[in-house]
Amino acid sequence: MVEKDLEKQLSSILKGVEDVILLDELKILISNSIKYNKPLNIKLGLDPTAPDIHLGHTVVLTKLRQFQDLGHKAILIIGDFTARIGDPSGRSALRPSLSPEKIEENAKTYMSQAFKILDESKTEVIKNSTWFEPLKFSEVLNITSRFTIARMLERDDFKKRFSSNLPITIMEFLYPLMQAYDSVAINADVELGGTDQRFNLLMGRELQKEYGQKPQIAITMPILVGLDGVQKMSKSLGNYIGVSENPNEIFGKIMSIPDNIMIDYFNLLTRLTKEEITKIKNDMENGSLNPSIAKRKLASIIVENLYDYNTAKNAEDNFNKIFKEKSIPDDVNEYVINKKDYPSGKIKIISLLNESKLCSSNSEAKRIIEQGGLKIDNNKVSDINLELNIDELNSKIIQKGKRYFLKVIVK
RNA sequence: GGAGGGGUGCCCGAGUGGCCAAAGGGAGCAGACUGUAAAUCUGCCGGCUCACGCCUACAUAGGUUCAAAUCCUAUCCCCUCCA
Repeated sequence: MVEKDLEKQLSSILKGVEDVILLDELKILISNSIKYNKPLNIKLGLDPTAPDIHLGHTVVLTKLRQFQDLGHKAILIIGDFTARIGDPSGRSALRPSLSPEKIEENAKTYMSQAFKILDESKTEVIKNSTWFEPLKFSEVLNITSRFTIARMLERDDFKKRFSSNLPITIMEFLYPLMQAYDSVAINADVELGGTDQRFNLLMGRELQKEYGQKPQIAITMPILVGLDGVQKMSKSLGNYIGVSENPNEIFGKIMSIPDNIMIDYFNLLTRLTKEEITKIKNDMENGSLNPSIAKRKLASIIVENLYDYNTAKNAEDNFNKIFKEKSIPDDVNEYVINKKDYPSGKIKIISLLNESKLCSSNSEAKRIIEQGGLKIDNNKVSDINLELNIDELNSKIIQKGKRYFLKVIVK
């Protein structure tokens, strides 16, 4: 069933978006869809060029999920064929080509991670090799004859590369057309993408017109800022949260984002309504809502989206244990000591830290102790030369700083 | 094919013969504070050592020198300009 209330639909759809081309067309499309109770085809293309996705990728997935919740039809296109070319968007150089095997492998993990966000039962998944593999060269020529080099060079990244004499392969030129052809193949009503996809999405509109279809609405989503609060979230910058990371990690990482990007995260990563988010924002500004409470809520929602309610609850408890109550979490990593390796029956605290990998060197271990960052069963250790009796060590909790715990097991 | 510029610690980046384990920034770690692993402030931040100190390190391999990240030679890699 398609959601009947136009305003409600629009409010949900427009939340957090960067741009809609064209908004008026979208309104008409939705009204008609409500009128005839006919769901819209919402397209999202993913190229499985890497094995994992992070929260940045989930922005568009979350938007797609919103469409699903409104009763529309999500069509996920696996760009297994296009991945062989590699999207040149935003690139300053040629991408390395991927082997079909690698693409296949990536596609698997990609999908399982994407379905943490999407409703799998309501998602249609199609590989674009389905139509590209059998496509005749004559048809390719037909498509390419409709677009000019000048048109392609309007794209900023191509223009830059061209004017600075960097190579652009003809194959790369073809990429936007292929993505556009995907839209034709499934007769997309709406296509989602990041702002960097703008050109490609617009090509979709043009090609659809050429094929006598109604041009799709292009909805672009902002690029998610990473954990540093400054640069975009990306794996290579190390400021990301992977979708399949451990829930406690995810919760903690969200808690570590700067306060000023919280609202962006609410907008882009949760399905709260605009009104709910505005309320959070206002309440924080007028002081009636403690930002740490809001951030906890954000962290919970994100973990819950990726896992489930109980997991989110546990992650929050774990966080509270460590930071609010300053006590020890439930699941602490264990380190096993074999008694027979220490004939003297004693072990130096420095060695223990180093050997258990809690510290990466003796020097670091010393530093930690000197700086007052080491506790054993909650008692601060200040003596660098401390020696411990192995016998007394069993099930003691070694704590480095606030966040790192280790339970010693003597065997 | 020709001309030139460059490769420095986890990352960016200064350093052009000794005062360099190498400025500065970022990341990371610890402490204080707090509303959180936010923000802010302080300290640490190659390894070994209680420590004097020693070892390893400035693309790689050699060489000059009492002494090199800094000079020379060769090699590899990157970049810019010209054809």
